[in-house]
Amino acid sequence: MDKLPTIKEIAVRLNVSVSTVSRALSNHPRIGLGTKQRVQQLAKELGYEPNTQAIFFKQKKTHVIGVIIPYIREDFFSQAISGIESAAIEHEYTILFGQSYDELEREIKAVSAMKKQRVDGLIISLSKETNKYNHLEALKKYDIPVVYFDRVPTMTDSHKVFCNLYKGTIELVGWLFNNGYRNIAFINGPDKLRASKERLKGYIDGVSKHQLKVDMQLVETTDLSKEGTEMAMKKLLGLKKLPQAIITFNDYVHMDATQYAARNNIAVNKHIIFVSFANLPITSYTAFPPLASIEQHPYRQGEKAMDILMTILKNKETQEVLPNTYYTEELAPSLVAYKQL
Amino acid sequence: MDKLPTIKEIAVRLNVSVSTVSRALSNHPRIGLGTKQRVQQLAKELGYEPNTQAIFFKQKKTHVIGVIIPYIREDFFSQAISGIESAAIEHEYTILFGQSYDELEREIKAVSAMKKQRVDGLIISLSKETNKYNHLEALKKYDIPVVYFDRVPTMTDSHKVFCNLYKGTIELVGWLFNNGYRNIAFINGPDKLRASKERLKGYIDGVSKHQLKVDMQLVETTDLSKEGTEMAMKKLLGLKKLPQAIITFNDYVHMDATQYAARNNIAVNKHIIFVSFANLPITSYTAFPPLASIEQHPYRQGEKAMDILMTILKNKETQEVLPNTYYTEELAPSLVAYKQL
DNA sequence: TTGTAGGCGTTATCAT
DNA sequence: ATGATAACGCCTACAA
Repeated sequence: MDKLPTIKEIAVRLNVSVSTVSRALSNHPRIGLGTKQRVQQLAKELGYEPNTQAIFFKQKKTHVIGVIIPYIREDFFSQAISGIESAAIEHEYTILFGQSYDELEREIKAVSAMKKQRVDGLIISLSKETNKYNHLEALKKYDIPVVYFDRVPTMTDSHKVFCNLYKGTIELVGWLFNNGYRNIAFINGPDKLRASKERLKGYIDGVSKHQLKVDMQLVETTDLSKEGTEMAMKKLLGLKKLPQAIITFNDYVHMDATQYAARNNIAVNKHIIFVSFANLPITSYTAFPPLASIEQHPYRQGEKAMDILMTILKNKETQEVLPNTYYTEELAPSLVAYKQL
Repeated sequence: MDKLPTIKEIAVRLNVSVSTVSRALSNHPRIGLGTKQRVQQLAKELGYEPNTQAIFFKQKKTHVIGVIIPYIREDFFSQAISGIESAAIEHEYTILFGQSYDELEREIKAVSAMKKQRVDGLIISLSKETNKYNHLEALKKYDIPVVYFDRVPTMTDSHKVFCNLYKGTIELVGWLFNNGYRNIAFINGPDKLRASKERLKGYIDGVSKHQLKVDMQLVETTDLSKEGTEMAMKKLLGLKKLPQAIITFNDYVHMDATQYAARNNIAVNKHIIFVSFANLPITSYTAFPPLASIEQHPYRQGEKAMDILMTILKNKETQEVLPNTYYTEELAPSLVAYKQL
């Protein structure tokens, strides 16, 4: 296993200086045609390839960006990372991968690892536990820009991409109303989640638009566990006036909810119809697919986040003093109706 | 944005040499207690952190390993990468991520990117198209070891981890026989796939064990598309003697097959029972879950692959001449029965 | 057109 | 106990 050829090696063999070799290889203008050819010739023979690590080290760049997400097993995030990857490849960037498993501690460790590796930038979707941002602020010292997506922080001085679920929920409610449904129930996620707050606000405003007052008896929450969802369903099914439609927090909740309903002799999607927020690719194969979904465009969120990051990095290169600009990209969610009602 | 403190900076401030600082920081034995403390004190004050990039560059190491998989959206692979990650973290390694999307060309590009980044090692599950290995052989020149998992190459001179589906299929067939099923059909994947060959051999040997001859009319293949699977099902359902059980290549095929069966008025899992090879996490939510599955342990495959890679890297460090050893880890698949029959 | 030298941040090998 | 220096691979002013 002999070591890899370096410009130095080539220089020695050709009795020229390393700088000559360097220049010949990079097609520097002022270089003798003869030497240039001899150098390039030998380089090819030896199978020379520049040591990018050395170059990056010198340039203080790595051409690597870090990506930290809660769970890669969630289809939403695997799509997002694919979007990031596709944009990254275009810019000749590679992705350093890390999961937080929705734990702050793991997130901190992942961020630290990225820092150690001196990534040129970081794209992250925050863990559910993340309530402070020291670990991310620390990156500023290293001049590592951070772009958040989907699970974005509350701070305004940050770059972010997300899907506005407030609007999405309003749209979903509107769609139900337009199709004649009135008594619309809602199983929301945990109160403290930003995603829950957005949806709730959307639900309330959406319903308010169409009827005088919102009946909060129709709003339940689940901790996202099967049991939590079943408890919510139990309450809803116990109401004097059964809901005509149920909006669930996401597809997982949807599945537990419909399963429970079916067990309790509800004709799912006939007696009560179910709609959801899309995060599962294969709902069409499930026993009770939702009749409509709000698509949150994870792939595009990923792409967009990477694009923003690249813009930031480009700005840095060109020394353009960034005037404390913070990029925010708000993607419009889109309603997908699986069936005409 | 002032630049980060370096040992040089500390040296200047303290009027000592860089080597002294370096030693003080690394707790070198022969160093004055006073200076050591002063150095460490100032380092803390300045928030000094060693530049790992510089260290890695010098050591010709990156503490990064590359991982290339076909599709992260497939649950199998997202589990595998999680296994790899967990083992990697223990060894203070980070993961450079890439997908091949089952295309050779993309795989080549991904490998090239990993090479450029000088990963310390590579873990890869091959694309379906991969029939030559130049791009991977090329890594030898860079002394980058490769460990394959799940989709492993035919060459014997390679490190690999996989699940022996030959045995798994035999087990599955045996389980069906033990439960009284005789007429067992099989919808296999594309012939050229190693995974298909293994399963087929297992099917044949499994059936042979229990009855005199194998009826090849019961064996169909699908290109894994919905249409392909439906064509296979059509043939099986058209047989004079309907099969009592159908083994499908994987959960996706299973879903298409059962959906088709249901549409054609077959009482799924009663009239004909269906079993499969597990690669979907949520089959329990599907309309027609398989009654049994062969679990292929993606997480453990990932962990194991990383373990092997670490062993190789450790060996390299200790200069132990590796005696052309190739690590092979064959995990036993396990049968999971979802229902007592 | 080409060579020399310095530097990126760190460690290791000599000296002192 | 500490300092000077070289080296990792490459690039780039500056010099010739």
